[in-house]
Amino acid sequence: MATLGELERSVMDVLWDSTDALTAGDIRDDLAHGNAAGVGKELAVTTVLTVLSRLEAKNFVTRERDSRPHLFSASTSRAAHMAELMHEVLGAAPDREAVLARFVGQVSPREADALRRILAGK
Amino acid sequence: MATLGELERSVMDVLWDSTDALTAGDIRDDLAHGNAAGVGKELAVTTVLTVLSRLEAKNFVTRERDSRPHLFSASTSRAAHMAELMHEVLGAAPDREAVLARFVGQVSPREADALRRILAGK
DNA sequence: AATTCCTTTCTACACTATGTAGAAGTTGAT
DNA sequence: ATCAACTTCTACATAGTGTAGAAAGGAATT
Repeated sequence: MATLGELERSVMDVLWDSTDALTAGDIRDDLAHGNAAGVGKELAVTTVLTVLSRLEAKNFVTRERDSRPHLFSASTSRAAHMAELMHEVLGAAPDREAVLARFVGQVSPREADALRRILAGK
Repeated sequence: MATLGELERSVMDVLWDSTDALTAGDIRDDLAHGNAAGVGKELAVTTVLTVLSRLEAKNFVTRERDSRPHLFSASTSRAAHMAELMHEVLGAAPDREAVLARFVGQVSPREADALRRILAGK
């Protein structure tokens, strides 16, 4: 999968944190004033649109062209994306089980429990 | 953690696949003829040395300066590195458990068993 | 129909990381 | 002191990303 730059990532965060589709302007404002990671970025709308186009090309974002200010939304949930990234890392290892062992070894007890629960219902 | 380019990654693979420390020349040869991922790369030794320096700066590689052709080895095991990468991804998510759920959901039955085993002995 | 305003697309440039390697410098051996 | 091997320095090309103005498109309004 393609990797994301910092601004691209911030934009995705805004989209992931929003239930509904957003315009470039909405995103611009969120990046400027929103509580999220993009704290304090004063960007031109064209900048946001450029980034959105790139994200669209990378299939991270879906664009509704029929709405007049185009509406953008994440094509995948954050959780799905993150999980895929993790699988990508894992897939690059010849010794997958060793990696899993290390990975689980460093997980907090709370999360170890979560994992057990998840694995039980499967 | 810093991210690795393709050649950097190939060099790390050579080091990870080797039990003992290697010289730049060794690595160069492995990349050229070795079975690993670097298939068929005909590189100048200086190129390999540059990459090794960069990897050293990123703390991926340890250099023994007292040996005359310097000896290089991976500072971390591949499994540890991969596990750390996975934790890094996970750490960037606000909804960690959701990510874990997705992740485990896409794991093969064989690996699910491995996970259960690992979690049991913990 | 022409104008205007909003929106999108095109074009452009700077900066960084990475791949790549020759030139220059260093050092141990003869 | 010289030579050969090795390392470090310097340099350039390419690609990805951040950034945004200029140009173009389209819809409402006069």
